[in-house]
Amino acid sequence: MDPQRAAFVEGFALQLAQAGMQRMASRVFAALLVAPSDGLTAREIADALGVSAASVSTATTYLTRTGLIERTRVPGERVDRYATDGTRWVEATLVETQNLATMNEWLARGVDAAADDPGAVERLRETQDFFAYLIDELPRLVERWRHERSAVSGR
Amino acid sequence: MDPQRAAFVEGFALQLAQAGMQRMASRVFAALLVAPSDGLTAREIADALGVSAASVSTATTYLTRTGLIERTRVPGERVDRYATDGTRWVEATLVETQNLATMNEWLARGVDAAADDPGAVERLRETQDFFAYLIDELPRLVERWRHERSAVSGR
DNA sequence: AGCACGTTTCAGTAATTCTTGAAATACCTG
DNA sequence: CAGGTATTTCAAGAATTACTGAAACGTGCT
Repeated sequence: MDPQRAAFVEGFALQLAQAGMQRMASRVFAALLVAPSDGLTAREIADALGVSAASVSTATTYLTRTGLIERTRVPGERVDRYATDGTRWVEATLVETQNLATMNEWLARGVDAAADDPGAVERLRETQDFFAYLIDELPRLVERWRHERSAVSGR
Repeated sequence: MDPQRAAFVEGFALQLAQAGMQRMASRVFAALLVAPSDGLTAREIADALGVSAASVSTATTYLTRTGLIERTRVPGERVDRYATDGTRWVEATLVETQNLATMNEWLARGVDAAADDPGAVERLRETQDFFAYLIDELPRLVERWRHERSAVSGR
């Protein structure tokens, strides 16, 4: 991998890692972002990053599961290719509302736990309302982006 | 801390930790969510969670810096009180767009690095566009929530 | 100013998470 | 179906991160 690409991969991956993604997964994802559109094989990723095949396997499994990358195998080929496109990335953002929903379930329990404390109850309910709002609006926001984008690109 | 509150704190904190927040900070924040409105002292937090004062100090520093909690000291008091309210939480969400902006700077470098690859360039630009869209729209979304909320509560 | 109490810093330890080599498994080709 | 290659699993070591006790530092009261 050329130096410029490598610099991007490390920098972008660091950002992702700080945002909570596993480090290796971050690097693999970043590498795929600057890769040719037909993607990279596990071996190519391992070589580019200088890590083991095992690490790549773990990372690709995680990234595939969360929908950030896609695994494809051309029939009659012996290797998987991993790739990411803008759409996948966006869909993954959508999936995130599942986390918000889980949090809201916990907040409901918090309301019960703090039932004796009006101030706490109000605060928790406010937070619940905000999360509910996000769960509702975020998919809408993404949908709107898709719409605008398709209008521009004509796709 | 009563068992119900404790259960909430552990469960909610786990969610936050999985979303990328430091574990201790997550627990402290969760504890403050179900605390009385005037907040808790560092000692109270430490006792409630069964952790050291040092850990609480580190966590409160982090949470204060990121805007998720507020430190107050009543004049003539000798102790700080830490508290969180719905508004702070929302403002912290706004701040997050800083991370998106940083990512977009990296993506710009990625475009340069992959200039020889039309497919990669398109993919990176698409991601950039999406981030730019979010940077633009997220604050708007939060603003809209504030507006709706104030209309309902009359505050 | 001195005291008492609360908070922060720091360096060592503990715990967790990451990474890997090696073995096991799956899969395509001939 | 045998051979070869790619991928996954797993256990162990490495690296990172989290947590704490102790000491230093601040701050308000008397």
